[in-house]
Amino acid sequence: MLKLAILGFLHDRPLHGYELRRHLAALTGHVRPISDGTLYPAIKRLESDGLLVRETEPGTAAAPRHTLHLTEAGRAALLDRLREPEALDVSDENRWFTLLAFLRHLDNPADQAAVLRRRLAFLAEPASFFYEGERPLGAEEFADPFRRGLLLIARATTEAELTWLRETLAELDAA
Amino acid sequence: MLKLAILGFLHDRPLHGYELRRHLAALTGHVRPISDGTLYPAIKRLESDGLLVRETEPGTAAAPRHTLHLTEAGRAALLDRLREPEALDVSDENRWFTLLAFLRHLDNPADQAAVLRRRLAFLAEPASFFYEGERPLGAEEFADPFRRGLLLIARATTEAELTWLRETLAELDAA
DNA sequence: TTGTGGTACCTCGATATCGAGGTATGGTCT
DNA sequence: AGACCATACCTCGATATCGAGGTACCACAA
Repeated sequence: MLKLAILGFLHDRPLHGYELRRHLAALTGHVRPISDGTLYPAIKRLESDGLLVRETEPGTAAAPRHTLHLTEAGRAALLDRLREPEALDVSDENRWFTLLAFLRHLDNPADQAAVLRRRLAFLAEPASFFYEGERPLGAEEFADPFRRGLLLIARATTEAELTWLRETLAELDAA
Repeated sequence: MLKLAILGFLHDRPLHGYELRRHLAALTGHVRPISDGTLYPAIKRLESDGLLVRETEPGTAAAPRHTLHLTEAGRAALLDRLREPEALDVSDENRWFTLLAFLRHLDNPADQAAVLRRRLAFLAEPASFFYEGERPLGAEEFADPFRRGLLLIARATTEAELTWLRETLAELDAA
């Protein structure tokens, strides 16, 4: 989710649009750069919602350079979204991974752990992934090698995330 | 991509909208069911593009039941999309995984292998994933445990896919 | 000097999707 | 008989995003 990412980056420090664009691209390993037609309208919406303000840099004679600052409302909105449960059990991976990228902004480790626990509950829920009724689907069951591949990749991803979640929760709880 | 999935399912056999909806939900392990407001307009667009035709079932006295059939143009469009390179190096994972789910419809193993090879080239390309300039990012480099987790999960997914791609390509080439 | 490429910002139209609402029918359980 | 649920289809308004286009300015190279 773009707005969440924008708020997340501006929480660290003020940026202007172009820098924001580069940060956003780096978030996906430069695989999914965000388009201008997406970024600038999003900034405007956040601005008109009062979540950020822009300061035009006076010194620069060139094209106007707007430095974007998070407002207090913006900071609060970010923390709300990070804690908000709706985005978690949601299967929209992009939304969840974006949230994870900025989870550090929740300064309370217990809040962070609560978020991870909800995600863990969602992923570990047996009914959620590739079940045919009560029965889990085995990769063998797909005659089609491509469907089998899809299942194998999905499983590997889920396993990797579960492992990481359990380790990280153990560390958070120990701290 | 929804349209690709609709064409893919109808390639197997005619279905009506409701069945299609269940098939589409099953494709994501019932994690991301498609909404009616997405499905029915998509069907209409495909119909007006001449890619499918609907036959109203005469026997059913109840609500009109439309059986959707792929036309020849629809079949051709599906095969085109499956071969189309633009969707491959694209980093939109959903698009790629949807394509994979229906790759079996390309009846020529050499065509299938060509698609997998393009994907392999994209994934293996060193500049594509989580590089900071020339230097690959190590998980250790992230002080933030959540960003580290993100990288670990992304890597695990990529590794799983690469392994599967190489194995499957070997099998396809052997056949 | 002319071009190329990077910085920086913006708009427009098109498409995709969602969510919530609505309209039916038919079966099952109580 | 009434409640409830599954089947089956549809519309509407809102939002998100894309891609292509445009406007500047500046620096460096050919």
